[in-house]
Amino acid sequence: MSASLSGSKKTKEAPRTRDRAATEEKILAAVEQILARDGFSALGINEIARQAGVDKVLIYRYYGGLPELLRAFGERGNFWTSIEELLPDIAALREQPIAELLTAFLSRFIDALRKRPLTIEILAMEIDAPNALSQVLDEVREEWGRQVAKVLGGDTHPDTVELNVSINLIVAGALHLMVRARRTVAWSGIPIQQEQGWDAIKHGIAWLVPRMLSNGGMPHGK
Amino acid sequence: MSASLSGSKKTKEAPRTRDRAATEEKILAAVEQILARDGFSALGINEIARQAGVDKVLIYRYYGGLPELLRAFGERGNFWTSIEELLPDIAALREQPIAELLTAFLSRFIDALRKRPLTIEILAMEIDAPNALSQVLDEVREEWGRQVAKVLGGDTHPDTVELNVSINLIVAGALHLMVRARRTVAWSGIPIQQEQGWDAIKHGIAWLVPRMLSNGGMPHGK
DNA sequence: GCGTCTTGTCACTTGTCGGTGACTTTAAGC
DNA sequence: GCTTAAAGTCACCGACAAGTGACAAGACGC
Repeated sequence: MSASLSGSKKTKEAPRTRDRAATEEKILAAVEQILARDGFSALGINEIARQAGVDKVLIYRYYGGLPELLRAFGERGNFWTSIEELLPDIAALREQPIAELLTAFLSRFIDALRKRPLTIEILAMEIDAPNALSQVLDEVREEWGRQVAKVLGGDTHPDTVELNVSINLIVAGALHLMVRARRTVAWSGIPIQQEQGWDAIKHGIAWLVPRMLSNGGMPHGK
Repeated sequence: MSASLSGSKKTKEAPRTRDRAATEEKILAAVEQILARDGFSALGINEIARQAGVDKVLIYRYYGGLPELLRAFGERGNFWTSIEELLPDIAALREQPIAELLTAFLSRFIDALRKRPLTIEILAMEIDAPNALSQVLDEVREEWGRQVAKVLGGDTHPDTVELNVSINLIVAGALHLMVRARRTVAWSGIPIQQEQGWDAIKHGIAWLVPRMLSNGGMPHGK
């Protein structure tokens, strides 16, 4: 079926059989599918070639090897959530107490991440085997963290250092539960694979944040 | 080839002492060494036999396979921290505000876990590949969680549900940072491989806990 | 038409893994 | 002594992994 080109001198149509760009796309798509379906441990050259329906030698030719392929995959990006995506209504929220803003932010952050199983997978892989892909995510997240600090800390809160650590601890905890939820049904009684469990977590955060931001019960001046 | 000649079967000069108990111990020790040195991904039958200086067929004979070996290893126990170990002075602490008790508990919990790299390794392995070993740890931890709730929640706090979720979130966050610290130097600017970073985290917790336990700034009731 | 580079196919080497059959050597019971 | 069963050794298997060399065939410039 060698696509006998009947009068196709200028060949505008996409070449079917021989098309490097399409092959590269198939390879990248295979990476995504394998990661989503079986996780990082299943991500090898052979498996990628198999999934993409492509000879593995092409992976070496086009990318050099797995690390470079992962980097290329990582640069397709969109693995994290932008601040704007999380807080489109930031102007309105600024009218409210800061606790409202932070609560909304954390709650939406959880929802957004949980809709990105691929990101959670990368996060999990980073725990055991940091690689080119997780490094890309790492850089994005660091920059994100800086922006978050700026947006939320804009109104110079008195205890910025401790508050910052506390927020980071909560974020880390949420990420931990998301990562664990891939394989484990519950955490200390919280059903982290079910919507109900995450509602409880978000509810807990909504309870915690205002207390965290208040100076309740503390002697003044720290 | 195949020199079936019985000429000189001398090759091995050391007629290994024959001692099953000692061999089993060597195998279990090898598991521990590999886990501590290279992590779970390096833990295979061949590698264990190599590290133990023992033929792998003995692993199959004595344990049946890797899962059973892991279970046997897990039952050597001591992977978690008892409440008593964390709070030997609980009686004295009970005289203090509850915030003191909880702060001390979390802080010591972090210190205790960080001194158990093997436990952190098991925790990490559980994220990607729950197995017989992580299951043992899981059971211990669930029971531990129940005891903690009893000790800390003994004085019926008004907001037990949300408080419980919040504490769990903090614990999960701390565990996440410990697990990440095996391979990553920092988290959002916190140097989690250095004592200084963990001091900051504990300091943050000491700041957060009293606020969490107060009703600061909140309308009463809800 | 011709040659040439690129895309794609195939077969192969090398290494490691989990797992097993069959052997030899030791120690203990008689 | 002899028998026997356990402890330990050796060699092998099949599966699968990463990586490579050789080659067929489409696409393109001329």
